[in-house]
Amino acid sequence: MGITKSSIFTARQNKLANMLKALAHPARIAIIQHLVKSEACICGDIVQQMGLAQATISQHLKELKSIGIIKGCVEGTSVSYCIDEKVWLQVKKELEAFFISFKVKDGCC
Amino acid sequence: MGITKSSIFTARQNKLANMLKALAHPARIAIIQHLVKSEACICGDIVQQMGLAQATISQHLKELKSIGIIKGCVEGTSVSYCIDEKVWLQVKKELEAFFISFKVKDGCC
DNA sequence: AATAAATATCGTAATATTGCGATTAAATGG
DNA sequence: CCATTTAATCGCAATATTACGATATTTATT
Repeated sequence: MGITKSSIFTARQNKLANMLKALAHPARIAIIQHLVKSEACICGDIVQQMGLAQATISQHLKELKSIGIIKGCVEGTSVSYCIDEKVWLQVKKELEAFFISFKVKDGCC
Repeated sequence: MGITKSSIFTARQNKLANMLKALAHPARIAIIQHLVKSEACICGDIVQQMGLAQATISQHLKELKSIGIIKGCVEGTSVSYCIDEKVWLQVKKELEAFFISFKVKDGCC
């Protein structure tokens, strides 16, 4: 079907999955890495740095914005993007909580 | 197109994106949470716990196995699944490295 | 107001994902 | 060997994602 049965999962599970999905593309990883390095940078710079069309980058930026991990503000005719520190820390915390949960066990094989 | 242009990204970026993608589904999050709680558990139990068909769960298990974060071994006519500790720690480490990279800055707005 | 520059959105094509019924494969028990 | 149980795989339908050209929108400049 291609449609995820969100209703049978907890809000937490859906939220975590959504966060991960927003990050789960090499272009979006690259965009974030770029924003992490620079204080802030305008959309056009990102388009130039990566070998993808402007429309494609714009779409990836939109997906990152959808979970709030980046934000953009208009600066003349350009848009300046940066990491949203608050959301960044939230995502980090959620993932830490997820990964901290596993205590080493005997396992199965 | 629906096809990711992996060739224009670094191996690291592609690898991280792949890891995240494998985890980026509520059913797969739920499966992992279940395996984290139990020492090991058989496929049938997972199917019962979740409201998804056996074929669907089997497919999700396959995707988790594809990044190695879980492993399964045959036990009679059943298959017992568990977290692969080594890969778990690797994934954890990769994500930590990614999230540690951001130092708080002025940002853009 | 008209033009230019930068970005967002639309529309579309190609491919991927999700989910499930049906079937197949593997292992055990009789 | 045959039946049973369990899980993997196949095939399909519905939907989602990725990518991009074309167009629209927004802001600044003249």
